Amino acid sequence: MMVESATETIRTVSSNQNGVSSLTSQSEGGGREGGSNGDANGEISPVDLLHLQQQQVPVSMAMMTPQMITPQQMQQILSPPQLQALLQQQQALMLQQTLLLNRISQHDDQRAVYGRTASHFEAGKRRKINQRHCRNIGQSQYNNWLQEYYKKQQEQLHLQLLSQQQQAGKQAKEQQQLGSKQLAFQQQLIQMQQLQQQHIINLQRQGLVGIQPSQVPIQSLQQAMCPTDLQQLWKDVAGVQNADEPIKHEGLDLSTNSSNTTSYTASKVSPQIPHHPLPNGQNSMHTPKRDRARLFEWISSFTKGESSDEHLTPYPKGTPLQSTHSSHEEHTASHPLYGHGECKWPGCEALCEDMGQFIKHLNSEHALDDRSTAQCRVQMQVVQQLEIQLAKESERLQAMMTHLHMRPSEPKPFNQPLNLASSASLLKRDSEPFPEGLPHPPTSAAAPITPLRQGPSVISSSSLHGVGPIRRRNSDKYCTPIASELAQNCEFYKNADVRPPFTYASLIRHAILESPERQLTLNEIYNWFTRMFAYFRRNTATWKNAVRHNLSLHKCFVRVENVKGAVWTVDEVEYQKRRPPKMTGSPTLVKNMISGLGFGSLNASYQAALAESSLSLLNSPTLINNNTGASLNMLHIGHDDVSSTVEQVNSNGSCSPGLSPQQYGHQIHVKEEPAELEEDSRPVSLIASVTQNLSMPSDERDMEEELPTEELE
DNA sequence: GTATCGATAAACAGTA
DNA sequence: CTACTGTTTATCGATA
Repeated sequence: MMVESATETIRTVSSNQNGVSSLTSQSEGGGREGGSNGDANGEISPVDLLHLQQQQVPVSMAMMTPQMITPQQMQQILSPPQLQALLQQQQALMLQQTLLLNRISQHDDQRAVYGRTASHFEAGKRRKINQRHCRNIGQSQYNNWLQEYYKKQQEQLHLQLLSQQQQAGKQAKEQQQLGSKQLAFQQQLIQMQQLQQQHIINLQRQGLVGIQPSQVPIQSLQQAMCPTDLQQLWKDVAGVQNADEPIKHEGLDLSTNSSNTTSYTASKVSPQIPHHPLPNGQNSMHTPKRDRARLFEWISSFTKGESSDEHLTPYPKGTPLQSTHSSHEEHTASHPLYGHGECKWPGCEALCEDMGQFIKHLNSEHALDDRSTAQCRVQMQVVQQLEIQLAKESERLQAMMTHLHMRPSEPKPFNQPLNLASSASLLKRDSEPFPEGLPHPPTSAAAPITPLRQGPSVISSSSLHGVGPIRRRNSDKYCTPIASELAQNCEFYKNADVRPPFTYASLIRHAILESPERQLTLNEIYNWFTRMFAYFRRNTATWKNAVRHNLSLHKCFVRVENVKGAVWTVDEVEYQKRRPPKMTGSPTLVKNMISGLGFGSLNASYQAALAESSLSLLNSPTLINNNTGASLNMLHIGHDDVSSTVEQVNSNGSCSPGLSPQQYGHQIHVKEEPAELEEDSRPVSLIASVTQNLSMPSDERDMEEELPTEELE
């Protein structure tokens, strides 16, 4: 009954929307009589459907199962917290479905070919139905209803597909068209699968996360972790599934179902989830223990029957468990699974007085057994889903930023797909000729774990300040390594009309050093600016003037007469000398500067990596040149770019284009910057003290620098 | 209050 | 003559 109504709703709306199409006429010819026989070709008149549409309540009531109970009954059954939680969960579910269906509606162009489904109307209808339905029935009943609804709808679609196939056999001339219809229906089947799966995943996650309490419909959960062959699954409606089916298929689905639909939907529900259920999460406190215990009891119930479960999960079996297990043995003061005197193992919340007791509890209660394995798998699924969600949210954020900041009239010749931001950044980081990207902000520390990045770190840190004139010196205030910043937020700056929080000099230098030849013409610098920053695609006169001004003013930019014209190069030493903080000999100042430059916030791994890179640089004989020591000298005085040290060393020591400007040798004009640093005021770092022994003495370098460079010609 | 820095504007010269 | 490139000066606001 309810499925029929829903199907009829879909069809009616479909016909209303798309008007007359060949398919519609076919189906209408098959069963215009009404909703009573709305199976394969069942069709009701638009008038009837309009009637149904206008009468939401009857429809929703009609779609209720016989298990329908009144709100009063619900209140009697459920406690107020449970009711509230149920309401939240239902809202999350509705939001999820709404958004998913909205997304499905984006395929209208495809559906328009066969003009049948019109899922966005269906979405609206179902949304209303769900809303009303959720007010009246309990969670488990609602889920049962939803299961039934999905099942019936799926059957409807299959029947329609079959009927179309039959029709296709009769009407050979429409074979091609029907093929597309079949494809479309299959697509809708997949969407249904995704919808249902997402629903269940959400339920599962909620059960784990503990936002929502009770009534986690284990049976529906089990059912709805639907395999790819939903048709078969839905045939045994309430039957007990094969024990390992749910996880297996869930794993498969999750591994393969990186499609936008699933993750998109998952992301939409995320606001309902305060935190992802990572081990150190605090959100489990909202979950009644017994409910999660039920869930995990169920999980363990089907995992116990498994003899070998490697095939059940796309993950390497041992890795997460072993890592988790090894973490048990970390008798450290803090444990990710221990907090606030509670065991943070999902579904546990056992009270532990101290770490020792917790460790004991961990080893006894959460040892490597089937139950823990299953829980860990579920957790992995949750994490993976969240990662997908994170990717989608990041993508959406980028799209939003692009939309808000990009001028539609402006050409976006370099507008790349937004979802490439993270991968592009990573690739860029990997492929950078110099390790500029080494200093990652803490947000990117998880990059090895997940290839997905959060949105531009600038949004939360420096970039918002960058909106507007570059009045700030990112050296002292922002401490943002331009290279890593650009590497990470490359796409963001390309698309968002946000002023980068870097000085012109920094940008120019970066542009030049980024070029393969370490030299750029003025026009190429212009192009780099416009290519890399949407902000510099307007007010060209202003910023171009500023670029020229900076090129001329700063001594670090050296103009070299080339065969094909004049190019600009970077004298890294001069660049580093440009703004020397007066911090010589003051440990406090040095410390502050280091921390201000971002070293203070670096994690140990990054510091180790940095140290390693520095050591490797020191050990590299090609890097021992006159610039190495000086540049390493600047480890503490690099103003806007922590990585500039390493970067510069590598740039000068890597290949022939890294020649110092003097070696270009045509017409090099030495500039005299007004605020020239006294040579003896240059701070000497520990590393520099080492490198100075290996490289040309800084005094010699300085003396050479003071010589007229034209003599080198 | 002062010095410094960076951005911006503008004048000017040279060149294609 | 125009546009572009490059240099220089001046001013302003922010910051230390």
